[in-house]
Amino acid sequence: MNMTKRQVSARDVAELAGVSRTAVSRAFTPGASVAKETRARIEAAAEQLGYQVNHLARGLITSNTGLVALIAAEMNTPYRSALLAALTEQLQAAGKVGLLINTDRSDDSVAQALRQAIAYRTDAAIVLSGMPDMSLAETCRRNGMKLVLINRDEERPGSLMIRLEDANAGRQAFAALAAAGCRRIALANSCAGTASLEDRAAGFRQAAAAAGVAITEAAVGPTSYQTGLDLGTRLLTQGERPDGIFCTTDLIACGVMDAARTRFRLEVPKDVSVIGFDDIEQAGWESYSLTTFRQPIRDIARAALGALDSTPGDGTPTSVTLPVNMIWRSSIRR
Amino acid sequence: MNMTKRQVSARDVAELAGVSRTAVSRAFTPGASVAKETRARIEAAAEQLGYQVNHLARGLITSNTGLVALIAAEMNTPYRSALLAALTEQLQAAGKVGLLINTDRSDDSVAQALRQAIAYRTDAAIVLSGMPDMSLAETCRRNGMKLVLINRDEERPGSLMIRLEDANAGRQAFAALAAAGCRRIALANSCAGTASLEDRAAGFRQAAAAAGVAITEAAVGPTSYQTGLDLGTRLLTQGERPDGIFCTTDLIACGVMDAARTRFRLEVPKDVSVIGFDDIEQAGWESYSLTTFRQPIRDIARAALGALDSTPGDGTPTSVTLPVNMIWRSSIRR
DNA sequence: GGGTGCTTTGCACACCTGTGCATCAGGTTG
DNA sequence: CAACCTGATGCACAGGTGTGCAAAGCACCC
Repeated sequence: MNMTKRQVSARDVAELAGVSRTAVSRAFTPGASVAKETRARIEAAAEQLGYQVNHLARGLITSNTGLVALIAAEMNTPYRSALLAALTEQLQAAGKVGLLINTDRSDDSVAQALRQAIAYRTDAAIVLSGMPDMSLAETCRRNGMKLVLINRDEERPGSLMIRLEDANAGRQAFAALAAAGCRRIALANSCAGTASLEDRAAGFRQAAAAAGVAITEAAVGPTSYQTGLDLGTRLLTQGERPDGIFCTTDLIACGVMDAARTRFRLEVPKDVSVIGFDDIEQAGWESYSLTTFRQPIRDIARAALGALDSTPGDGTPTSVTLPVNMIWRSSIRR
Repeated sequence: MNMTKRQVSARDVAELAGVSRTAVSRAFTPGASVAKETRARIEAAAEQLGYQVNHLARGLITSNTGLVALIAAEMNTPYRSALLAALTEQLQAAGKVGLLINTDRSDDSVAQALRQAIAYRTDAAIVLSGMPDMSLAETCRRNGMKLVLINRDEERPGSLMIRLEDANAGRQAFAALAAAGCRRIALANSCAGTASLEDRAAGFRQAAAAAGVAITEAAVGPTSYQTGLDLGTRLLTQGERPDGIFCTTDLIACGVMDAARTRFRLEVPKDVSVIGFDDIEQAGWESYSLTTFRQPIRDIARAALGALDSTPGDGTPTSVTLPVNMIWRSSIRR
């Protein structure tokens, strides 16, 4: 049962190459002083034995594990999975690797996830969903773990927060619908209450108020396609049927469009114009061809990565706000 | 610069609780012998300091890190991201955590990914994309790392391979199209050449041959929506326009349907019936309502997890084949 | 030849934990 | 009272690595 599955270690390589273990360690440490010929012999021995430096032991010494926790819920959602793909790609390009922690199970599990991250002495944690307690954020800081929050609402001292110009996009969305000649304008939102969703809605409302236009609002359920179906059904059943709808998410927009077409025999954009947010891949599919706002996913990932190398407290920003670009397709008259 | 970011360790907890470090270790090891009152004092101290057992150091001793590498390319694809979500959820339920390795960059990067996994002394590696060299698989085995291959083509000694009844599904697809009264039946595939795709196509061809029916085939590009658009355009431009198409993937099916509707003004299923494979979320969206085969994602994850706890060589199966269920929607006449 | 500087190498320690072994207190049985 | 057992506790070692320090080798220059 207790089968001795000894891993191949630096000592084995040292014996085979006829050098000390220290030399092996130096051969795999960039910038260390090793004779060229010695390094060659060591590398040959390592290759022959299939040796890989044990990052766990290395992390024990340097307190720099190269691990970064990625904390996310609903990670099979198009937007989340695209962000995860960008993050892992850039992490690996920087020589690090992501520890993927799924927080779908319970609400408390963000705390659980951060504890896991601390247990593995992660260099940093990138939070895509949920919100850590203030005390837990402090615990992270005390353990030398950096914290990056993407689209969260509150700041945490000593952590980087990445946000988008959500309110601005909301204003642009209203302007676009108004310019398209829409008379009865509606806002479709989920009940998730995330900061980014609320800001988009707030910007939209603000622009409408500034233009002196009354809008219809509806909000139900989580942020999903099904919610979009429900919202579309509810909004389009009303007496004064909307002819322009801003959806705070592309998933919702797809649901709204399908409800309009399947259940009310309406055409987009002839009968109703729709605008979304995220620019998920399906927004570009020909069935939807959705006008939307593109999240700068690569820039988000880059900003998150940038926070990892900076030493905290030396004037690094505590918050970054990135712009979003409107992508014109054919779900709105122009 | 070299700020002394000492982590809080078991020694600190021991000092605060007034016990030896060994006692702290025992308090966090299930089944160890600790007095009830001592354990309470230790847990209080740990709570106060925000202490978490260092899994890296623990893994160094027990050679059981609790890390499992998840190796995937194109992880923002609906099917892949759903599988990743299921895998991480079940991993965490089993007290482990996934190390997500993205292999989009280059073809060689599966090898690179496995090296990373070895570097972190992963308990196992689950490969969703690409194929490891035979020699590298051997290296994994030598380092005591289990290997699980999902939908790969070749077996590797000492590793578990999880497959689906792809050929069977292909046969069912042909039968369904024939039963729907389709006369000109086509097969739309990508050029990826993955084993599972080829098996689906082979089963389809075999059933057609058995029925004495000639079919049209087309295959281009990678496995994507865009490829589906191209395939649909190509197939439907032909003189003998198909009225029934089996697509080896839902993404391709969505593209084919959009090509049929947008570019040829055809209706599905009146003018052309379409069958897909995977049952991605979009297949259930009302714009598509795609009849397809559901991958048993949770069962796949469960099978993969089951291989992690078994000691290798004690009669555990080297290959598992799971059934797929046809999901009837309205993209095919019935 | 002596002094100086540079490169290479090895020893020993540190990082944080699990665990075998020995010790010890305390209770039970004869 | 002696013998014995049980449960709790601590010592010391092991696991694989990075790195400061000292030593050694070597070239160079005056």
